[in-house]
Amino acid sequence: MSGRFTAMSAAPYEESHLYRLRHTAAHLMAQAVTELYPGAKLTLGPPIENGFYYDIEFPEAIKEADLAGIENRMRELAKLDMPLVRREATDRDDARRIIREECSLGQGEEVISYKLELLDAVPEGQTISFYEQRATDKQGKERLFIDLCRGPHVESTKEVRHFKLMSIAGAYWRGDVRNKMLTRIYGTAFETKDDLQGYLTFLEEAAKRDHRKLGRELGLFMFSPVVGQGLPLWLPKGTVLRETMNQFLRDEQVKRGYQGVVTPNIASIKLYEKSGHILTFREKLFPFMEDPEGETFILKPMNCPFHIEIYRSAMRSYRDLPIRYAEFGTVYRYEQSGELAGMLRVRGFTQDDAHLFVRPDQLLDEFVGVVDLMMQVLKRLGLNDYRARVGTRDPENAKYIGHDDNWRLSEEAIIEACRRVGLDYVVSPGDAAFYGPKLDLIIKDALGRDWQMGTVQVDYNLPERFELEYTGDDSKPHRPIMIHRAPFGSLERMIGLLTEQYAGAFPFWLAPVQVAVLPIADRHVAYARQVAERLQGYPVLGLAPEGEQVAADPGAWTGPNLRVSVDESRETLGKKIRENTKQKVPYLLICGDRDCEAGTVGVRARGEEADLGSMTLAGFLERIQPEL
RNA sequence: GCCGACGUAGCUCAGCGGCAGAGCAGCUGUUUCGUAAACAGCAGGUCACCGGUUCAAAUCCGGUCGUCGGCUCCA
Repeated sequence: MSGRFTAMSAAPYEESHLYRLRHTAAHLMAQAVTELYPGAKLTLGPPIENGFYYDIEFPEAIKEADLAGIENRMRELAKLDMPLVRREATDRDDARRIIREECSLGQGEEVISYKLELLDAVPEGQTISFYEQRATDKQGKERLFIDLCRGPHVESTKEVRHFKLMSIAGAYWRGDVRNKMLTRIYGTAFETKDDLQGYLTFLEEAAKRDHRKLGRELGLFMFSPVVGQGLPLWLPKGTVLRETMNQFLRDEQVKRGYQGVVTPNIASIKLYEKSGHILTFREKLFPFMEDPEGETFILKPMNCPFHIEIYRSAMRSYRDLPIRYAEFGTVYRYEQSGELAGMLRVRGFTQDDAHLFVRPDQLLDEFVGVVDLMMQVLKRLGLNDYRARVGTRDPENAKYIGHDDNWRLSEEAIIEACRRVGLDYVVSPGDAAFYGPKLDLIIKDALGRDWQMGTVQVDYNLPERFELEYTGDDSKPHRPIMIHRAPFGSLERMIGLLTEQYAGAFPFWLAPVQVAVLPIADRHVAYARQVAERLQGYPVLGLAPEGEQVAADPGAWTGPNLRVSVDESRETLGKKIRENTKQKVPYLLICGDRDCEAGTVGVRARGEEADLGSMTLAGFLERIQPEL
């Protein structure tokens, strides 16, 4: 989606002219900053997906209002038409000299301290290059900027015309919290005015699809400061969405041999000491609770240890495996306040979790089954725009536990499973969990940000820690392998994302209200109710405004069980259409005099801003058959 | 948590040292209407909270809480 605003050609973005342009824009911004804020220390300033940034340590904190001044100076500098000249250092000492003497721009040793550090990080044998831009302005003053940089850049600063500085953020030097926080300035640049305007318009449009805005407008979910940060409240319509999705998945899982289990929301700390989460997950745990008798409990951050205890509750034979325990389990994780993001990042969420206990010889088949289920879920949700990432072990890193043979077996199983099911994936070394490789599904939100959704993980660690066993055909104990999996990932994140993907216009099977029946005048309410009752298969509650309860048609209660509302507000038809359209109801059925007489409804479908004419209910049901 | 921005009626926003405002939503009444907003009236506020400056604070300053964009981390 964001690709629309990056490389349009077949060449990768990193090799495009646009990428170079943004890189040059970053240099131009750095030059403006060194002129306006003497003593500012430059660090890194790369192009990124939709623009560029530069991380800078300012002598004094700057504010967003200061961006206009920097932007103006950039425009002034750009017009000087400075060519970007590449220079290569002869060796490391030469590079050091250039940084000290030239990059410092006479502002002292201090301002180039980060650059010297970056120089040290350049791998041995790699050419060390600089990019220089200089010009003499109308007042005869020399304007110069030179930066340690791999390049490449565009020809001249003059090409940097259509740009905008977007925002300020803090960013740790080298991405490490223990380091000093720098000021990051984000900007964007494009080749044409239209492209820049297009991007800004895209951002405005994205804001309209924001799930937080739509969640409120459509009555799906909310947050309350009194309840607490990151703790969502599901409104009736959002709950319909959630339960509909759960039901779909539950049905699929039953067919695939899963068994439902239910476990509590808190557990003794002992459980998590045993699982090891108390150590590895410590900073994500809410504070512990102590009961009056001195026992310590924690709010559950994961479901796995509970399912493991269920596994351990009986002797297991190799004939019992695989065992698949599924639970829509709500977990609580303490996320730092600054990283909460609507429904996409919350502190209490429900995973569509399951744990499979399998024999080594079953690993591949079970994996294929799980990946197949995930594909089916994606298809049903209508999600086509996703990426699958296989996280494997980084051989360089020592944090991974377990035997090499196990890693090889499970990494191969994941990849083979993707192949068999036809799921396109990319392998990402170093993205495995410390206890095993995994497959993640990644989806973009309205703003083009990546979110990890569904996940499958192989785990050799927990069976080890809990000493899980089954008796093999050799009568000896064997250790099962665990597969953790959650096709949605979490209901909160998935529904947040779906809301943005569909801009609130959910597919028919998910729509909280599928059909709205709109009586034109009070005298049509009774008929409208009859229509609703036939579609939903049970009586509408309450009395019609005429004061008479519609006689229930006993034959009617076998309807297609649609979710139907009757708009009995005392408003004009136009108003009712407007309101129900804004609520993104898939079908509106209008009932007036003509319909009451002929036994028809006037049909209006979402997305088609027109009257589709009148039809009988049977005709309507036939029409929507493909969507059921 | 850290950096930056923002908190005015249920929602969207105006007001930015001198009487707290509009539209929508809500309530009441009238209207009973055929494809995206009927008409009229009423009600609705600790201007997020706490403190300070000032004759006077929604407005300026400080702190707290919350939200948003980033960093770090993850479903």
